[in-house]
Amino acid sequence: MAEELNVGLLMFIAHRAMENRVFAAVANAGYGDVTIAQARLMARISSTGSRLTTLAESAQVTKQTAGFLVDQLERAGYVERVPDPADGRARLVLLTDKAKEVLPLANGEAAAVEAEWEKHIGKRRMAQLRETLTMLREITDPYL
Amino acid sequence: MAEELNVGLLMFIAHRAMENRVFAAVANAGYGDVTIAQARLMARISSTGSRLTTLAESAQVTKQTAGFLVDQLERAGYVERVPDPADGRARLVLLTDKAKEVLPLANGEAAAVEAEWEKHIGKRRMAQLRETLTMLREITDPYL
DNA sequence: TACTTTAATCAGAGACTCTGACTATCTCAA
DNA sequence: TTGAGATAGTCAGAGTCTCTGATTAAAGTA
Repeated sequence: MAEELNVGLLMFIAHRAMENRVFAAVANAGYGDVTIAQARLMARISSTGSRLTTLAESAQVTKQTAGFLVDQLERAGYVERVPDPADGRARLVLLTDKAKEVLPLANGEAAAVEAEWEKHIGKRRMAQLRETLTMLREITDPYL
Repeated sequence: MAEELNVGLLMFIAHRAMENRVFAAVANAGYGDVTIAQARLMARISSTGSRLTTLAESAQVTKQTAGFLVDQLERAGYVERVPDPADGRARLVLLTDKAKEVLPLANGEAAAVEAEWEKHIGKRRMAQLRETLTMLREITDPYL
């Protein structure tokens, strides 16, 4: 069944496999209360704290959605909100120690998956893939 | 901000951009009643008809979810269900003429996006990208 | 100071997905 | 041929994610 899927779809397949693996590893390590949507947002929180609006923009969701997800992350102990000293309207979302345990774990699994991929396609192709995807990001990432 | 995102995340960014473009083109052409989830499923329906279970498996959702989406596609006139002559339990989901108008349109926009990408990264990199992603599919697509 | 913009929240609704339970039909082995 | 188990699909209920619209509070600006 060697159909000619478009490149976007092929990316979807690989990305989903990666996400499932990382999600499973995180859940398996005892952090089973984080959902994929929450994790996607959490991954974008800066180590020095992020505003909700920034988070929403970079994750490409509305600020209401971002607020909803941060509420849950806060309740689960992964983030906390503090007043933004630079702006009385804003609050900074900060990662807690608990989050700082999970994130390396998730990154580690992602690296492991990448290593498996590299084993399958070879070092050269993997390097080209990363280079090409980074170039594509320049024209496909509305945030950066 | 040249962070080192993992390859899975980079794919997510590009894929989402592609999906948004295709979705917008379809909506713009007057087919604004199809959602992304419905479209993802519809794209997997074989021209000779597909069973719900097959569809669910290939889209990686439960058969209940697939059934829910097919219900909506049926109500909107994009698919119809007929008895499967080969199995009394099963029904075949068939694309209607309306669906056969939309799908080329969606594929056309996807091709247009790919052409833009190729213009940005070059013909050689585009060919390599497709080749590499196809190889990755071998180990990341649980369906095929 | 008055007007406009921005950050965040509240309220309500719709869409997507899942688990569990069930019926009808098919397959296969005794 | 018949009975047990597997498979295709549906119904019911719940949780999660996402959106639009309206509101409040604080900044920025003329």
